Amino acid sequence: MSRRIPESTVRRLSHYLRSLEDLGREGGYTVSSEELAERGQTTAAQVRKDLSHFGSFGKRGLGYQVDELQGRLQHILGIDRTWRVALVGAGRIGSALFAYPDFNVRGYDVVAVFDNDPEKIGRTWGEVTIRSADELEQVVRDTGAELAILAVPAPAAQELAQRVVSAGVKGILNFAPIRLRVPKDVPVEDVSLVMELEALSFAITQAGGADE
Amino acid sequence: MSRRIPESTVRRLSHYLRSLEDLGREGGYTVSSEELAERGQTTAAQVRKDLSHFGSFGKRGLGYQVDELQGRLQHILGIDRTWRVALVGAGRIGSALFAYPDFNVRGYDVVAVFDNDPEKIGRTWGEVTIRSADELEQVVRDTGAELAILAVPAPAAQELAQRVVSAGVKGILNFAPIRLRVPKDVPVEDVSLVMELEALSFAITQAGGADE
DNA sequence: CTACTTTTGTGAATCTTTTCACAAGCAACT
DNA sequence: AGTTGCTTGTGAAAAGATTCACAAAAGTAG
Repeated sequence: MSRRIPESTVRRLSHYLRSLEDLGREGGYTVSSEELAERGQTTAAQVRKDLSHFGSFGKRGLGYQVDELQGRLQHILGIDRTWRVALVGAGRIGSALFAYPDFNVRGYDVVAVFDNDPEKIGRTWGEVTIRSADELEQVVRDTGAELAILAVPAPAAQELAQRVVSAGVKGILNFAPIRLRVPKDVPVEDVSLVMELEALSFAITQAGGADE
Repeated sequence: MSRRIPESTVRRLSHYLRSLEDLGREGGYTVSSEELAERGQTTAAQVRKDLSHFGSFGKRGLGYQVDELQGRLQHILGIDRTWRVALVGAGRIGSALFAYPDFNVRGYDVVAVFDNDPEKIGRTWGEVTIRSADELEQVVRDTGAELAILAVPAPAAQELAQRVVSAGVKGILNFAPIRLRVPKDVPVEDVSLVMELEALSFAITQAGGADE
């Protein structure tokens, strides 16, 4: 039951949750830290340590009850509710995200979409109409969006980040390849494809001979 | 000049590289660890330690020469060359990736695209024709693809991962929300949007009151 | 009720990463 | 050439994360 939680622990919690969903579908009723570890590519001790940050959810000798632990993890991760999301940028990435199936399934509800292309403004995606970025503050406030997904080119990202934050957004998922400057109580998660690819090519290059 | 490089260091190297590109455009000739740190959201000591794993590239009293360090980092990350990429899955995510501008710019060359939808097979994207997943091994070998991007639904991902690896792919960028099982000399980078969103909602929930 | 099996929860030990702090190197100026 | 100002490169210290190892619970069987 500690204070500051490592980022790596949080990511593993997401993983455990995914494994628990699978186990539930397979009809499992209880699960041991050992099995959770195997599915999550980690160790049993790590699983127990991760969970112990938040309380003790298991029964000695038995393991964890699948559906109960699933509920606990959802609560811990803050996804036992719906999050209203503003999608900023209706380009390729924006539209791919909007259509991403896992997305709506898990309590993330896109309540607003913005773009600055006059061609796109006014079109509707599902229930949502694409609005001009000029109306951003207004619409974010009206819809009560709490999260923003920034899927815009790098030069526009910083300004838009500031604006969504000032309109009340509490966290940002950022696809632009820059480090956003926002108040430090506003968490930002970066998704950088280029960075992932570079990590890959580094790993491959390292593996095959020091300097080829 | 050490042995095993932390994953976090590699990600920061990507960041430094991005900052150096910006600096180059701004006409900077040299840069200090201090400035690189500021742009990369880290500390000067961290920058120097990161670089010191690979050699010593700076001049005391002066800093680093922008274009030289840029070249060194590109070499270290293994991106001073072109990587041939097979894109597996021509759905929403696949097509968004294919069109991603930063992507071709930086030495990643999509040499093959696969899908199993008969509607899509035979169409061409730019120079590349979408091929059936049945032809995967053949085409991967012929094109000499070294990296694969898996942008397919979870149930198909494991099998396709095995197949691209057996066809000679050396690393995988995986968008499917499962942990792929591949030989341990084949690096896999996972991009999980759901996990990123969960990390966000966790951070927000934590910040605002322990248990609301 | 006791012995036995299983598996958790957790302090202590180990390993990893980051931060500190400073000698050593380089350029500029006198 | 000597002095000054700046910034790197790096051991050593501190902080952080993971692994170990085992006592404490819980169920089961005799």
